[in-house]
Amino acid sequence: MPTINDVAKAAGVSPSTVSYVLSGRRPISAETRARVQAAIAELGFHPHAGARALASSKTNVIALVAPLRVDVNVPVIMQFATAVVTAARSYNHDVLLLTKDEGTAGVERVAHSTMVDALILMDLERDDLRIPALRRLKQPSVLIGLPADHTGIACVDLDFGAAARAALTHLAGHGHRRIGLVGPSPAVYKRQTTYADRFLTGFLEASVDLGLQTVTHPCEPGAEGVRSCMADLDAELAGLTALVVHNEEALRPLLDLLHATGRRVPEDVSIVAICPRDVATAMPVNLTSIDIPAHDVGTLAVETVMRLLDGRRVEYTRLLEPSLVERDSCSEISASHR
Amino acid sequence: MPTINDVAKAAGVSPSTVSYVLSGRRPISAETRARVQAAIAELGFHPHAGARALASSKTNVIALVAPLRVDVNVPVIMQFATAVVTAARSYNHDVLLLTKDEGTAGVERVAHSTMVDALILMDLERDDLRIPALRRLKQPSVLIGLPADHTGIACVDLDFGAAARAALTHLAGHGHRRIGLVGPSPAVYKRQTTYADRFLTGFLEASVDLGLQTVTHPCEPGAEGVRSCMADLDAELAGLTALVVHNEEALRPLLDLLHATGRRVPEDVSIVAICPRDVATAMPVNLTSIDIPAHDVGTLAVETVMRLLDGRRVEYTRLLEPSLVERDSCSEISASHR
DNA sequence: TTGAAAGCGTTACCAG
DNA sequence: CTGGTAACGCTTTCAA
Repeated sequence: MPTINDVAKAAGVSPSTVSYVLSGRRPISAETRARVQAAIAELGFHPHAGARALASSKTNVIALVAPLRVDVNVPVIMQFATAVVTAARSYNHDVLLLTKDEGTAGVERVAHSTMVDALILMDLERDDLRIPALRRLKQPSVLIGLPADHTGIACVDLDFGAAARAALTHLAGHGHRRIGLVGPSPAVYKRQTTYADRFLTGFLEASVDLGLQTVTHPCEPGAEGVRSCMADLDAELAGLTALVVHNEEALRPLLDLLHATGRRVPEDVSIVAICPRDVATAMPVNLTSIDIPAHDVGTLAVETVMRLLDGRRVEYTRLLEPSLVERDSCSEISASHR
Repeated sequence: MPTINDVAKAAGVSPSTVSYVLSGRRPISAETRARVQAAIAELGFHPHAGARALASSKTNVIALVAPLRVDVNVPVIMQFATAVVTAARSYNHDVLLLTKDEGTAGVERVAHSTMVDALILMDLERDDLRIPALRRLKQPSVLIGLPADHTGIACVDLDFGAAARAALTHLAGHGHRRIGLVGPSPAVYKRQTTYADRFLTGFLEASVDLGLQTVTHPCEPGAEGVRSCMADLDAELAGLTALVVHNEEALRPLLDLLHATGRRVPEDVSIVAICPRDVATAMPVNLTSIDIPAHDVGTLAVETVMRLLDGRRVEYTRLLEPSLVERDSCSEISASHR
């Protein structure tokens, strides 16, 4: 493999000139630049990433810490990852993929060994143990999520509180007064994953503000989980006319259950789902939904990283406005249900 | 950040000794080792990855090139990625995540700039343009898939041909003689994704060998795609009693369709699915299935990479035996259908 | 069993 | 506008 010195010799210039042609960090005469670029092309020169990192203290790599369990939410995670990688590439950066399983040790390892310039973490918990560790790193971090104390660390996410409110407002606008929340799985609540908490809080607050009767319940995965969740909701609040579903996995079995028990959507039960757009439209009933804008959030996370690396100012809490798209799963409440 | 020299001073040894303590590449007296390790711990020393890469020509990073479209197969891809990252970590390597979208340029970029020691690629096409490029790299590659000409490049995958044969053999053993294949989407065939071709070829060959009447059809995503696929299958071969489904997305809508049209599973139609285990068991009917062993394949790919990096011999084509798990979607054909 | 020192390939500072 | 040359932090050969 040719080195920068080989290129310099071939072009009849000094290595530093080659470096400056590459980086554009100082003016180079058109003629010299041309000679250098010709030499680079001819020799097939590619700068050595390690040498660069050593000399410049920049790796042009960012870490992405993802929850790689074969758990819930797989498509959403994939969308985040895709957005992050794509956006990173547009800034000439690459992405090192870590699993959340490695915990604090993982982020410290890659940061301390100077493998990355910055970190993006997803699936944060309320009191995430990694946060104090992140504060000690010399590299900046951006979180996808909003843990309790994130002082000094940039956070990006959908505004799940506002999303819950938007869902209830929409249903209330259609006359619904008795509404159930099919929540994420108990495991998600147990981990205190921040989006679940924020959604629930927003849901409860909006219930009060809008004068609604609501009931909430987590929902185990699988048909059986959905059945028991619905049984609980029905038992705790008779005459439910609408459901808010914050659980991607549950959507399909829920629709099956409603169908099997003769409750039509939207005639008997209206539904607002919180899920990616394509999930909402892949159901037997086209679901009115609030999108989880994984692409936007991922892209924004990368943009925030880049600002941080450039030493520019960033907003430390950036919550994206939810947007509800009306489809076919909500109807005006019928007179008989009032 | 402390350097190896700081550690050396603190421990009263030379930098090379510290290096050897770290790498274990030469014997060190217990006493010296202890002093060095104490110094490392006290100073919180972590070797600089770039410096290491520069001096040793090893990055301890492998590239994973994944199809990050928000396309089909999302869960399977996720399982591969998880397995690869986990296995790589167990060999003290990290994973750089690339998208297939970058194509040849992407693999060349990371390889030429010495960001990685090896590459793992998934979602290979029959005549994949990247293969000639891979051959020119100094880093070894391992493919998850089996393109037409992979001379000199290690490939790992499920034996999809054998999987097709196993599915048909199972059904034939239950007396079925008229069998349809619900294939992947036309897009997958168009890309000539290797697993689709291999499955189809195996299916056709086994049909002949077993004396079966079969008919095959790709299947567009969505309920409509499934409907039209089934219509075609039924039209081309009357009296189908069994289906082989090589299309994860189609499973759910297919079961819905069969239910809606009054064809019971397995009483009227038997089904063998090719999909991850958890997908098979998440359906309304527990499906008899042939697992896509993403975890095993991903792990094996990493093991192969490590052997290659160690200069050990590897098998250049490693196709994992399919294993069919019997569940509730296949029955002996009833007399009326014979 | 240990040390000394020559690289590894860039960058960026100091000169001119 | 360009060149020379210390770093950057580690590994590894050569010597002892």
